[in-house]
Amino acid sequence: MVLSLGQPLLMLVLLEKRNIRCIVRKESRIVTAKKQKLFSEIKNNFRNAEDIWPGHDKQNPKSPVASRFSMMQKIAESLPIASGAIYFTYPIHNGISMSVEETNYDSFFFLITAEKRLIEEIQKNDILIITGSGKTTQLPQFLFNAGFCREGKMIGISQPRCIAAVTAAKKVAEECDVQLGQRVGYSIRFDNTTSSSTRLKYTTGDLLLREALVDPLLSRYSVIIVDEAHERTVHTDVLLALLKKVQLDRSKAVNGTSEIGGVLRGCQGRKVSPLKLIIMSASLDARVFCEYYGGAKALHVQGRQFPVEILYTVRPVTDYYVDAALVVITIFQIHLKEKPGDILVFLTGQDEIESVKRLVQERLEHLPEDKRKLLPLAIFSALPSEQQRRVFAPAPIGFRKVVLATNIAETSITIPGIRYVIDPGCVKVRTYDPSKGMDTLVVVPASKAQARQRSGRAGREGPGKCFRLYSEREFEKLEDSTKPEIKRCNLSNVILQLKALGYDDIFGFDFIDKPSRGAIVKALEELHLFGALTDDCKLEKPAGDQMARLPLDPVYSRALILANQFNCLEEMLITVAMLSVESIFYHSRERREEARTSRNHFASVEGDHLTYLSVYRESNEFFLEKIKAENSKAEVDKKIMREWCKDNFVNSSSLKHARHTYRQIRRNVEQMGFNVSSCGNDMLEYRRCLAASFFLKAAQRQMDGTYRALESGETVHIHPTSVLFRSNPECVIFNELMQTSKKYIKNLTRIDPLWLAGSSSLQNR
DNA sequence: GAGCACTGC
Repeated sequence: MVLSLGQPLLMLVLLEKRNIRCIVRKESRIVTAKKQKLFSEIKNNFRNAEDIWPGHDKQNPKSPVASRFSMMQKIAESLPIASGAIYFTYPIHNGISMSVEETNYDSFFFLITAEKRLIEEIQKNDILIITGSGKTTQLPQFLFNAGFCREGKMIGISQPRCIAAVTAAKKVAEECDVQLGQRVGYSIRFDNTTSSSTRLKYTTGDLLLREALVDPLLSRYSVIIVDEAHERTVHTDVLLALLKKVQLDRSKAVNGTSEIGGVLRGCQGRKVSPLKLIIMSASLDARVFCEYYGGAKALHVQGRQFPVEILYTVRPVTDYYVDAALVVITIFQIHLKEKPGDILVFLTGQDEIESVKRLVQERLEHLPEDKRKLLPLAIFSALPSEQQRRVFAPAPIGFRKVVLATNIAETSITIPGIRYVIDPGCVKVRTYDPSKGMDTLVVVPASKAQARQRSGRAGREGPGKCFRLYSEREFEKLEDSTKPEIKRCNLSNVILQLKALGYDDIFGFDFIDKPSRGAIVKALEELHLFGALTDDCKLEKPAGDQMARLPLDPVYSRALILANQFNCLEEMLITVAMLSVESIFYHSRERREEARTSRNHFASVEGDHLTYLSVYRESNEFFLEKIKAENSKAEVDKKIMREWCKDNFVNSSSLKHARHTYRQIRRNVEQMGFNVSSCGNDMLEYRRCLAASFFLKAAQRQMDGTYRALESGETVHIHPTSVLFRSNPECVIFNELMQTSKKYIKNLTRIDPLWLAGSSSLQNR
């Protein structure tokens, strides 16, 4: 019997003959469910692969079918799986240098793995570092199949971003053919799809940390996988340290050597078993993690990536700034000379994106009609989501897209169709100066790791090209990787979390990269002033605990506690919810004036906090009225909300996020036993409360019209986004001090300087 | 006279 069989399926059969387990991914266009069924029939019924390819003539090795067949066989035999290597291939022609034309595997990919060996390594080692990429969805399934979820235990997979947790969980549920929320689920801030039967749980690092506040031994998990550890976000760094300790405590508990109490409290009577820890990192260099975990074993996994040709400029770059002219020249060089495929350009911010976009449009007008088929699109996080969505749509037929993006396209989002990347080598980074209590936002050269990540974006769908707008020598001079976030941020939140987890000795805490002593001291001082820590730096009960449990910056948590005393908790909940989202008022440059007029409708002469309050309240009243009048359903509500936002130049996704936040923190404070009361129209009381809450961040007008920040003595300016920009109040409190082109204060409210003396005495208990 | 990289709870 002879069956008709495509080459990929034949390859699977050949590999299965070598006892290599093949996993066929469902989303492949070629491998339909029908073919999968066919494949399993073949596996079970045929001994010789030769029997299943029609036209195969064993006697005539020169026949085209025979030569292809023998090529396939050679490939199958040459994959180095017998040697014990763990091997992922995507798609197959990439791993084994065969041309696309020859194989027709373009949209087909599968995963070949020595699953058994991987599981063996995990059973042997309590900590395993896995480098490379492309295993976020597979590894948890292997672990499940190997019995790591027995006795109701879970496998936790931590991701740095919500979107990654959600997409991975959905994909795995589909691959396992289970409903999301059953065996596989995800849990993120405003969305939890897990149930009591969930065994593979995808979540974000910070949520897992919060779980440890309730269950310090994380006793529900048998394995925890920390994905994308190379990104070194604050949350992963803290999580990695915490897990190290949890693992030690759990093995002590198992061996009966642990002191009862301490970190063991709250393990909720569950039987404690050892914890397996898997750190996954895309960087080639696993040394940092191996050393941190006392010489842990590292395995490398081949990622699924097409080759990307890297091109450098010959011209030496004198300074690190983005040369817009050079960017535009490169865009047109690609557009006019290269094969079809969209272009992705990494720029540093909205301003730069808008000016490059304008330059591209101008230049297009000077080209002949048939060369004008280039579509410039912008994407950055503050851009409203309707406009963000445009970059994901394919370009009209015959057109080439050029996507002008910030770092958002480096990791957070993947744009389909990209074959060319332009990397000017710059990035805007935020760093915190603890001595001044000030953030700076400046453009600096990107790191090598970042440059590699960027170029990788050209090879997701086929071989690509990356144009680096600097020379190879300059690339060599770049830092290997970006400085871990924990070394350049305000630590008060991290330290409060650690204190709440029971770690009192912050200076002796086992960070992978230790923040500076000054940064730690500053955070401890702040927490002490906020009433979260006692004089000897222990967690203040109950305030410190309450603040640690609120999903807010400690300064905002403190504001809620004070507002409870000032009887304006309702107002402060709204304020804090609005302050925790970015860019409530976003507008394109073209409609700036219109938007400003609209904002004046909400603007309060007292400042930004009251302005936010009225935006929130007006939107709320509008929704309530509409919903009452139309008795509408949730779908309609969304539409009403979007329309209101559009009419009022408010960013609807920001407002939505603020509303979610409000509901969550309201629930939180109610659980803390607070009674949510409103000060009604007594805005004086509310402003006094703002002054008491943010007394550390006050600024006073000077003779020359500039302001002096009272804490650091810095000369500062009112940010143009503030409603107080054109007025010049004598004294204000603010929420943010940030240096860009100038030292700016943002989110301000006018106060009476006399209130400050009163507020600090409030703090001096 | 003039502006805000990106996440996360």
